[in-house]
Amino acid sequence: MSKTSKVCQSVTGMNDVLPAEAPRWRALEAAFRAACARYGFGEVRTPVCEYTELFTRGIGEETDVVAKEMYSFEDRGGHSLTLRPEGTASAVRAYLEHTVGNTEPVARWYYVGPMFRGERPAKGRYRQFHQVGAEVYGDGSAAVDAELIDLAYGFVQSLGISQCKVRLNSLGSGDTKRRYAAALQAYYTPLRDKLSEDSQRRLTVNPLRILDSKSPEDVALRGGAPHLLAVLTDEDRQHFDKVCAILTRLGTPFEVDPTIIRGLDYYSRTIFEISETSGRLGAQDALGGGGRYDTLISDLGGKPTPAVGFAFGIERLLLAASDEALRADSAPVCAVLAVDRTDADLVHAEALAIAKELRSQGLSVVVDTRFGKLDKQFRHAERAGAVAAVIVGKQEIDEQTVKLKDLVARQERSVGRDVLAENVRALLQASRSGSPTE
RNA sequence: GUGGCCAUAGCUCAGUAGGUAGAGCGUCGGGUUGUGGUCCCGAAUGUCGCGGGUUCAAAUCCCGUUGGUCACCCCA
Repeated sequence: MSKTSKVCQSVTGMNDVLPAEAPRWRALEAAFRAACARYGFGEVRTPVCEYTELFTRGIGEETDVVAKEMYSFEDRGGHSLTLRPEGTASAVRAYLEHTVGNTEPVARWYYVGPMFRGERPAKGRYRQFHQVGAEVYGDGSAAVDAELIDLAYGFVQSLGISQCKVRLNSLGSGDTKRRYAAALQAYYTPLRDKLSEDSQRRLTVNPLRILDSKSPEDVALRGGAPHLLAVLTDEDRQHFDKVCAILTRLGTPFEVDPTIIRGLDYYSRTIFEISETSGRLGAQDALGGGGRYDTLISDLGGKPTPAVGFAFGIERLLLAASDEALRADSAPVCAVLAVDRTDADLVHAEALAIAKELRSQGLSVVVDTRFGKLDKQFRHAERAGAVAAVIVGKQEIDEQTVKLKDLVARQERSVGRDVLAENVRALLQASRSGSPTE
């Protein structure tokens, strides 16, 4: 595709999903919706952009997401809008705007949709990417944390992603994070020169990040660093222990990892990540993650309401998921072919009329409206996945019949027009139940 | 945002002592009379990502740019 302009070029990092790939997306989204439904969640749909302030206040001005990755612009009224970089802030905004807390003590919501971050694209990382996520408002219990993680893990399993692990940590509540950051600074400051360049910067900006650095020099120093779990309050500790205990009872595998931090400021207490461990996602092996954010709702002006949620990247799940798990069980297809050696226009119209008639019965019907030679029409039918073909020509029209061919058994018989639909339906159903391996 | 690698038909790629392009798959047509997965024959499609430079001559060398990719950063 040659081009001197960008007219026919999608925006960097924003991709098309063509019909060949779309079924996998639909299957994944359907799996997520089904999982959420089983856990009592309802869908929330919010706009793709919000007033910028929602994100700067909600996610945190200092986070990378807000500081350098947002797609912001001015609308005609001079307001600063931002394409949502994640789903939680929008969902919380909707929750508050519609005062859901006043009528539902606990709200369980899920969402599916595009998010936008201006990062450098790579495999599994795009500027428009898509997430599925779930949130629970109004329940601060360890039980809901565990249930949510269980939902997330079960969903990943249902996609046939066997090589993955759940890592769990607690950020504590109140000023635990700040106290811990101070403790880390106290530990690392004397060692500053031994830290990686990035971590020397992190030391002042976000010391917790030093913990999940991949630089060898940082990894070497990590051993002596104070442990986050060690500085938790008794209550936070109990909450965390309870989450672990319930997960164990549910049989949801996890490992406690004191180094996971999460990139958004609003998290407190339970946080978790689910990553793919086969290595085929490269550096983008984080499939999803989430945690508790008990102060976000009050930070945004609501009354204090505990909340917890998670999100997964659809593109990454798609990379990791097995084809079997995402196979869409599409309806069997019937093709209508026209023998048009004589009275072509009449026969073509009749073929379409037959197709319409079958479609009105709820059947999936394809017609190669180019109406080439019969063998071409057969090839077209085959490629469309048709298991049955209706063949009509001048002779059949005159006789008020049609040829009905079983494309699998390669057998054909003459069928009266008045009983065509039921015969086609029977043939399609037989093909579905008769081929368990495909 | 930083660094490395890559960029040839719809797809996968071949084409390096620089001389204006090929294969497989796919697509389309044909193998005469109304029947498909094999086989045979034939055809179309690329300003070799884009722009500039070196050269008599560049897909092939140099620079820039755009896009992709890998690592980092960060995250989903």
